[in-house]
Amino acid sequence: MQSTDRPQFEIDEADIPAGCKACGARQFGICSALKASELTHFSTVTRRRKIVHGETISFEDDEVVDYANIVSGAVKLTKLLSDGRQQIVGLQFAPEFIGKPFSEKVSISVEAATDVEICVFPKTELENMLKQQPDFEHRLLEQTLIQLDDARTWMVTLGRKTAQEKVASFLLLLADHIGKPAPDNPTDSEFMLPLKRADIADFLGLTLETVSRQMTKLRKMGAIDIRKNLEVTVHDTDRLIAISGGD
Amino acid sequence: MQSTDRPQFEIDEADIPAGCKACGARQFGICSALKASELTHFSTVTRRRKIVHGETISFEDDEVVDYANIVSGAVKLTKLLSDGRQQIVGLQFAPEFIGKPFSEKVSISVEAATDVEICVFPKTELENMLKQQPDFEHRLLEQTLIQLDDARTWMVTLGRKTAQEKVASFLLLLADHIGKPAPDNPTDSEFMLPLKRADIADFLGLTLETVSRQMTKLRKMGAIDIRKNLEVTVHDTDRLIAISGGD
DNA sequence: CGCGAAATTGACTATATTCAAAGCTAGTGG
DNA sequence: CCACTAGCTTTGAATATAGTCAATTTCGCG
Repeated sequence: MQSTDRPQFEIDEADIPAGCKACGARQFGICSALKASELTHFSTVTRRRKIVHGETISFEDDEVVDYANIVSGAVKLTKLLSDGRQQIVGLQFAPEFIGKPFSEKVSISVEAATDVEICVFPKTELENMLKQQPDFEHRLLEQTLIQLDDARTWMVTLGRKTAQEKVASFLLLLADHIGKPAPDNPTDSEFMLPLKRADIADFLGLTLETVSRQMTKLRKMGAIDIRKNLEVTVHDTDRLIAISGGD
Repeated sequence: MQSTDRPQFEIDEADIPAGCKACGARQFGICSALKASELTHFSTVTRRRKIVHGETISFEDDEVVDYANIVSGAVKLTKLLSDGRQQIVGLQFAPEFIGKPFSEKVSISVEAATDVEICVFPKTELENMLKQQPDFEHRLLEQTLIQLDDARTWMVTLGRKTAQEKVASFLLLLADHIGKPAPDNPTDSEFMLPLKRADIADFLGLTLETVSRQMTKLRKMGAIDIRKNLEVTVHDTDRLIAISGGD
């Protein structure tokens, strides 16, 4: 975006650990609360991990041993009913934080929806950092409040919207997080679906057949286009918002 | 519960502000993070407010001016769709915290489900306290994490459970929060419904007729008893858990 | 007792699910 | 390069679950 190579934060930039330089969490995630020196310390206890699409990062009721920031990709948070019914309770993208601090057990499975890169740090390290750095805890509280808001917004979708509205809401959510302007028509938004139909169904509280039917309907209405089952173009965002029932 | 009058916290108890003495928030809410002296200061800027059943405490998209702890009663958090469809996204009981720190606008309406008493404090006071007292912020983070967990648990109910399971889950939630052992049969749990059928429907993502039918069914199955439309007795909690689809 | 609000019950309908079959798509090996 | 396969997706027909509309009953309260 800038024509010069001048760094944006001239004072700090040189001291930023190499691994953190390109990491979104440093600018927008919880690490933004850390000073260069703290970040340097922190970076000695973190490690990068690549996770392929479909792999589970942590299981429901596993013991909590680690936390992580998402560096790239998307993860899905799922909850299970005892008879196997499943609900995806959240999608998270870079540079969001994964993990539930201060609890012994997690009640959620975290699975890589796309190929994912995460920056992992041990439970004790994070908890120390939280104790020593009120700013850090503050940043985490802010992120948690956003997640709470997202969860409650999605509850309206789950409880009160029709299948058509749910699918439209889902596509808008993705356009918002990972959509890019289409090269040929910049008012269109393009993205790759990070979830297959069955997962979309688990996110929307529908069956995969219903999701498929509604996608087809939206396509025939001209609101969207889908190629190769997962390349989506949103032609008319306002129209899709109207279809989604708003919020 | 205790036969002697000896206070539980001998050192502090004498210094606790009178209004805080019987308040659940002091023991279990965010105020538990405050020392006696801090509590004394804090209590000078708080005020008690009684709100009758049905009254709205703050409207969706109102500006945030206050926060509060619930001293007694239950409040419902609701979200609206533009065409009027409504979803209750949370029920809160004493001594929980109400309000969304650090944001200019709230995206939720807060309404008294029963007659409610709250302890109100100005936005700036709370935010100062949070800055000065990391423990206080920590306690708020913990409560927020619990609310996030509750919200996600409820998402499973909304997205994946049948009407019957939803109603059973709702009754179990209430038994858990406000249920008391029945005088005649202590294995039974009794409580008053804080919501009318239309509200229960908005909480469960159903219509009021469906809620009514499922209540009748549960009554005929012998799992519960309802008198005067709002006095509920749960006869067999395990049975109700089985019906609820577990979690 | 009588009124208004809320809850129940009934009959019918709509929406999404279920079960089943056929069509794509991407990847593999001949 | 094409055929073959495995996994997903789409489509169709029949069904079930919850929603809608309407009538009746119960409850709370003056």
